[in-house]
Amino acid sequence: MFEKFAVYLKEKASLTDEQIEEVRAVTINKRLRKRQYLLQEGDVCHHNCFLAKGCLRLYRVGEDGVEHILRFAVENWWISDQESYNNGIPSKNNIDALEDSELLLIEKNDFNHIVHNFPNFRTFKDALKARSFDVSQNRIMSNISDTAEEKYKNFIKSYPDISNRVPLHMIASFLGVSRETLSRIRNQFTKTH
Amino acid sequence: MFEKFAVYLKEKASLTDEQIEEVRAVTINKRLRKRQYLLQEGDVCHHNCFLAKGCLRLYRVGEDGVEHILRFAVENWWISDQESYNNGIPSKNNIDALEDSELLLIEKNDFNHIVHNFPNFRTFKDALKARSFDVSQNRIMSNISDTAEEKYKNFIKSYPDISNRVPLHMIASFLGVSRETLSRIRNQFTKTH
DNA sequence: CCCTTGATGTGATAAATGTCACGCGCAATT
DNA sequence: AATTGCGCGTGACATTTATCACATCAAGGG
Repeated sequence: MFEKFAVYLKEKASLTDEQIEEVRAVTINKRLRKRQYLLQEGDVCHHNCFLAKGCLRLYRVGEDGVEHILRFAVENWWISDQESYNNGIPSKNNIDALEDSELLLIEKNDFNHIVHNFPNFRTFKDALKARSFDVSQNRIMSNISDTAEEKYKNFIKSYPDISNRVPLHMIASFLGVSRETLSRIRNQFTKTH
Repeated sequence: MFEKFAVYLKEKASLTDEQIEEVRAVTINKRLRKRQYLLQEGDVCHHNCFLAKGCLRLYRVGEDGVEHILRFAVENWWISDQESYNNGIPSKNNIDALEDSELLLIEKNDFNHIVHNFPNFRTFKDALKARSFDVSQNRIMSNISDTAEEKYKNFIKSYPDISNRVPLHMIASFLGVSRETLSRIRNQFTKTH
């Protein structure tokens, strides 16, 4: 289970074999079954989580009880609740598994230690964060300027792997439109194209 | 003009007087008149810009010619086009002044130099980035889950300083609703409260 | 001091989207 | 084999929001 992570660290973050062994020493293996929580609202997020296999979602439950999905995660993605993790405060969000999943967790102190000691990992991590910020900005732009159809097209173009893996109503939740509307959009869309 | 920046660096980023002098040596003063561009679509963003005075907006022009405001900036905020800056690619966005403004620019190489040599500044910068990421995430959540009225209330609560400083139609653009709708929402809102 | 420009408000109407209700089909469970 | 839950589609209708058109008002430039 650690193997996938090792490959990732070597190829993406350019870690040496020795560094990878150090990472291994502080890595926690975790399996999640479908529907199982990784993090629940109110918990403090203490780990950086690397997803070796499976699919997760991070979502918030509104006051009306409706779930709003902030993001998905699939193989080779990291996931955590940044706001909770960084500030040590209770999370407003939930993370749970959409499929049986395999994760590798690194506790905050251990993670800081790695970042501090491995400049190459730090550089990699910073680049990742920067990219994920860019993604956020582009998503906001899409949110405020695109029609529902454009948002959907955008999504399946950007995340083809995710879009045929998670149920449509969750994509609707992610995009901020009702499942009915998205269903209609998609059908009209496939009819005419 | 540099003085405000010096105070900021001392108080917020805990820089020493010597460090501040080093920053001063690489800082470029820039004044913008209302409506003047700091960055234009297609340009590459080469600077980190600290806003000592005034108000700016970062926006993108859609294919239909409509302007969509991604963010505002006021005193003591940083602004740049991250995606362009980090990747050295032409910007998709424009930045211009909503008021006569005073800026302090630091060129990318100089900025990296500072980050590299001043660990306290690096820590500060990382914390800033982390917070701005959190803000983005919360904004996305608002985008996909709030009604237009909630978005507006949210905005004036989060940015009271901005909301009585920029024209309403720009707030509408920022929120992703038409100016007419926002005008109506605000009037109903003030009537009943 | 006039004239333009920009910002806002508002009515009328169209378009988009949400909500509610229901049915169908599939897959997992028992 | 029957049952249950889930995902999806779809019709009918309500609500929200956008669009278009026009009026008003204030600020600023010539």
